[in-house]
Order: sequence, then structure tokens, then C-alpha cells
Amino acid sequence: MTEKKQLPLRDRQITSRILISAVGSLLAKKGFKGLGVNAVAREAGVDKVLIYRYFDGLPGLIAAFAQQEDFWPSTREMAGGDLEQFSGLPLDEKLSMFTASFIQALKKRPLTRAIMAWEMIEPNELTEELERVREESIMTFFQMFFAKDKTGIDLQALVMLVGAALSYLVIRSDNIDVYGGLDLATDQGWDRISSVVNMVIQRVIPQE
Amino acid sequence: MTEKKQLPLRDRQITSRILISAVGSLLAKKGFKGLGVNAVAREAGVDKVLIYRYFDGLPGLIAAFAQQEDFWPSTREMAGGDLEQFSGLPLDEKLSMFTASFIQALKKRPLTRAIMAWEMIEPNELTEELERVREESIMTFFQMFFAKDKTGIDLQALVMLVGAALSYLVIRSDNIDVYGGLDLATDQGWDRISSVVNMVIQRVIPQE
DNA sequence: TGCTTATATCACCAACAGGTGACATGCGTC
DNA sequence: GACGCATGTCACCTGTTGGTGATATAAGCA
Repeated sequence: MTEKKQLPLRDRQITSRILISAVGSLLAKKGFKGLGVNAVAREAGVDKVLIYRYFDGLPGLIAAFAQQEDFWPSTREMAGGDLEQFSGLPLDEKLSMFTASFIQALKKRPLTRAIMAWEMIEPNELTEELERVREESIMTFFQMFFAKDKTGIDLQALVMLVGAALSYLVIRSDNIDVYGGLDLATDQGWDRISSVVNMVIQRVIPQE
Repeated sequence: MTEKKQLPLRDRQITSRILISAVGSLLAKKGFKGLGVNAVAREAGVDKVLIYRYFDGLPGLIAAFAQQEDFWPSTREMAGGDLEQFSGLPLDEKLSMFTASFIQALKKRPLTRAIMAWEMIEPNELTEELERVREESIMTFFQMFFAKDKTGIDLQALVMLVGAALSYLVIRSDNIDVYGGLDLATDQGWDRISSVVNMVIQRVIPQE
């Protein structure tokens, strides 16, 4: 029981990192509800005044957290890991690959889901910034791989619609097990969702 | 300026209604962030102790609010207003009608959107109850009109996928104007979204 | 050694939260 | 009128929040 009084590190870099990672663990534990100056400082085992000194307040700290975390999947990840190979695929396979990758990317990022949910109820400078990064990332991905289609269908709207549906379902899966009869808690349930998306893709994309 | 001291009504029913409607206006003004005992009492211009006496606390008050509001569209509304007519439509037109009605129903219910967003970050007894009502409503609607299809496709998953996408986009439209290049702020933007859903429906549903 | 500076803690503040017990006041009944 | 009861107000409690000024202490340097 010698935990009462850790000797201070007196190292700004390390202390800063401790604070940043405290944001992460607190976010994972309690969500954004319990994310305050006092709580973060407690979690980090450090005085809250350091948040003001080093990050100029909580927003600054959260911004630092968001920057260092890969809270949003990269273009490469959304393409299934291999950009070269991806760009060579036919359109329908690209879409299927994107669907599967997107689900996986969100499922393994609890913090991203928490932030996405947060954005819906508390828009502020910070969420706007995160939002901007994401919008840009999505658009880059889309332009890169889907822009030059000549299918005659509104591919962009279709992709975004699928993205919206998957985002919603993954976020919901944190709180509920069933949505409209769809099982969100098991891999089989997600297979079913992937399947229907793929079915739509197959019937909508003109085969060459 | 004689507003300082309204004479007390001394009518439990009326006072209760005032409290309930205060929840609504506060929710519309500030969202769930500022929804506390003190704030509601202030908004209602009434002492907060009455919340405990009449509703046994804030959860009870919110429950009362949720019950009296039509926070979730009825089966009839989702069917476009006329159940008879709706049930006579071919499957693809049913789906198109549902899509349009669902968008409209959510767009005109800011409180429903707020509650839906709230459910994603603060699951509790109350949100679970609202959730249950909604799940039941959706399933009833689906069973009633889409259960007996013989199309061979996973109609349920398709409908729920569309519902998820639309829910997400409408909720997002409260905070952002553009999602993945889709315009969420204008009717034209929503026409585009409806169109792509209808296109999917046309190509996916086997025509007779 | 002694000095400066960065690092971190502590003590405190005002504002607000949820919650409760004591009290005032009006209404219906006998 | 006098009583009891429902309705409503008030004062106050404890705990927590965001925020800040004063202070201790370790590290680096002359």
C-alpha cells in the first residue's frame, strides 16, 4: 500500500502523455459524460492545474488526444490494407471490400464510436474539428477510388448511404443488442448485414 | 413588469402539466446537456421540490413527458397516412412510401431526434424504455406490411439498413450541413437521398 | 555552493448540482 | 370559524465543478 504518494516525475513530456492517455481511458470507461477537468486529473493522478498550464484547458487537452490517436481509419485501412490491389478491383468488389473494412475499422475503435456519438449531441469547436478531418478523409477516399465511374448511378449518394447505415448500427451496438430484429451483438448478425449490402451492390452496379 | 411573483396556482394537474412541458421546451432549447432538476424547475417557474413530490424525481418526470408526447411516428404515419391504400401497393411502392414518410416523420420531430441521439451516449432505464417502444413499433410495422414477401431477398435487413441510414442522416442534419458530400440542409439534398434509395429499391425488388 | 527556472502541489474560490426538512398558504369539510 | 390536508415556497445541506493564486521542490547552471 505505498500508492498514496508517488513521487512527482518533474518531466513535462511524460506528465503530458499521462494526461493524454488519461483522457483515453476515462473516455473508454465513462464516455463523455464524465469527462471533466477534475475527473481527468484524478484519473491521471496529477493536479488539474497542469491541464491549464500544459494544454490551456480541457479542449486543448482533448485536441491533443485526438491528434495522437488514430481515431479515424486511414484511406489504406478503408481500402482493405492494400491500395495497389484495391485500385485494381472492379467497382462492385471495391464496394464490398469497403463495406467489410469500414465495419471492422469502426468495431475496433470504441473511442471513435464514443466521439461520433458525442458529436451528435454536443457540437462545439472540438467536435467540429474532428468532423472536418473525417469529412475530408471520406471525400479523399471517395474521389480516389470511386470518382471516375461511368455507371450513371449516383454512386456517391449510395456509398454515403451505406456508410451512414453502418455508422449508425455500429454505434448502436454499444448500447443495444437488437435493432429492428437485426442482431448487432454477434458476428453472424454482422454477416447478415454485410450480405444484404453486398446483395444491393450486386444488383445496383452494372456488371461489365 | 409584474412578472416577478405569479400567484401560485395550487392545482396539481396544471402544475404537473407545466413541469412536463418545461421538459419539452428545455429539451428543444438546450438538448439533454442542460436537463437537470434545477433547470427544469427554473424553466417551469416552479419549485424543484415538486418534481420529487409529483414525479418522484427527474426520471419519473421525463417518463411522463415521453408518454404524453408522440415522440415516435405511428404505424399509420409510417405508411403515409392511409393504411388501406398502403396495404394495396406493390412492394416497391410500399418501400418508397415508407422511405419518404420516415424522413418526414423524423424531420418534424426535433425532440425525437434529440432523444435518439441521447440514447447513444447515455443508456439508462429511461432510454431503454423508449428503445423498447420503438423496437416494438418498428417490428409491428414490418410484420404487418413486409412479412409475407416471397422475393427471396432479406427484406428485413434491407428495410432496417435504410432505416438506420435515414436515422443517422436526419440526426446529423441537426449539427452539420454536409455529410460525405451530401447536402443535409436543403430539400434538394434530401431529394437526392430519397432518389438513391428509390433507385436501390427499383433494382433490388423483383418486378412482377 | 547559491541562484534561477521549470515542475508540480495545495488551498481556496464562486457557481451550481441534486436533494431534503421546515414552514407558509390556500381550499374544502365539519 | 376551526381544523386537516394538499399545494407550494424557502432555506439549507453536501458534493462537485471549473478555475486560480500562492507555495514547495527538484533540476540545471554559474
